[in-house]
Amino acid sequence: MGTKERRAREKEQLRRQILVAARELFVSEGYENVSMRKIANKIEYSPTTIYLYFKDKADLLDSVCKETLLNLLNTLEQLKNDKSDPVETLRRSGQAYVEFGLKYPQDYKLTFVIRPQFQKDLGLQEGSVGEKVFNYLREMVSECIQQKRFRQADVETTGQVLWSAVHGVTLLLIDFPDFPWTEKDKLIDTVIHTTIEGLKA
Amino acid sequence: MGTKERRAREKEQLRRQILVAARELFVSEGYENVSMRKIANKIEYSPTTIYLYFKDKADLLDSVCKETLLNLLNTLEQLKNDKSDPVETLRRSGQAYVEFGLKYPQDYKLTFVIRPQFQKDLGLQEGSVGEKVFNYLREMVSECIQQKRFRQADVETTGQVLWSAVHGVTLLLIDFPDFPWTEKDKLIDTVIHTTIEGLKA
DNA sequence: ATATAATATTAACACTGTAAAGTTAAATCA
DNA sequence: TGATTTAACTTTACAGTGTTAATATTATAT
Repeated sequence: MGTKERRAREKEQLRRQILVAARELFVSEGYENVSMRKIANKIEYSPTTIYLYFKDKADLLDSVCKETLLNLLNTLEQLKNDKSDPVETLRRSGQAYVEFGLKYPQDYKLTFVIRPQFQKDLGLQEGSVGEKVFNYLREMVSECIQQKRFRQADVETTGQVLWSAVHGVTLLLIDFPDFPWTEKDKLIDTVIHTTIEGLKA
Repeated sequence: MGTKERRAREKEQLRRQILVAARELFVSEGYENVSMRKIANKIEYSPTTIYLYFKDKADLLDSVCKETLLNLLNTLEQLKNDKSDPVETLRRSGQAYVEFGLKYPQDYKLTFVIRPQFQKDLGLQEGSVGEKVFNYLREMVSECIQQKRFRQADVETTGQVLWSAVHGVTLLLIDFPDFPWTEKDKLIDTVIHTTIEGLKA
């Protein structure tokens, strides 16, 4: 009696369809400019059908962002295997983080700027993907401090300093594309290099 | 015949009244949760009256943000007079910048994150208040480099690194209020201190 | 007092997110 | 098989949004 399984599969399929349509529209037109009716139109269902799969518009945004965070986590995890030089690994992780943000600028903003605006409590609590991303950072930083490559300071603060730096440069490059920035890669390098040097001193 | 002047004064007065009401609501309830009707209610005028003074809601926002930038510039300019130690002045400027962002989080986000998304080059073009703010940063940084307190690097890149750091920590603190941050002031201090140390090395 | 100009309001339009009720088709049970 | 329950989806409706056009009100100038 595989009918139940088939139904479940079909349900999951429509859920994905909604998610894909929502991401496409959010990214291309911006979250606030996308209505439930627009999404419904795209998948050729009635607007309220979406509410059978997602609690509300914010929940839809949440699910889209969760996917984005998973992608970011995967990108970072690949660098983790390199056990040689923790500082170098951290540097490369920082670069990967910024690169990711610039590769999917709309996704990045959706996840780290727009989403928190619409669901204040969600995003980094226990067990979430967001927390896993930050845990990755914790591990890297911890290694650097333990090996005395960084000045002795608490892991939390040190991690947060690094996050501030990469988050800042990522958003500035995304949001002010016409500003006379120093050549992009050089700026990213310098931001990360400067922060790391500051953490050694 | 001072009637014309009086009328102009009265008109300006209502304009200011709208602006003040809008800012209060934007700050306390968030931009997208404030309707024109709400603002109108607060000043006890009909909603459409606002349109006699501002083109649309975005324009209202624009004006609020411009004021905010002017305030930021004033706040910073006051620190400029202290000619003693350029690095210390820069440090205090950074603190003032972040503090300012946290004091008016909605305005900060609107000015530096939301607005550029819809009007790509807004805020930093020639002659704008935004440009003046960045020029302030240029001067501070230039002084530090000339006095050899920072490593010899070009002023632009150095300024952009500093901006990235303060921008990053400001937005993270605004957007993830529930994240287990290190004590706020300590984090801000450490971010700025670390970046400055990194610029010396 | 009347004409003119400035200012404010009312009514309306085309949207929005979403709750409740209604419909239809499929799955289960007799 | 035929009746009934269940799941999936749609229709309708509501209270709200930004904004425009037409209208009314008020203050000024002639």
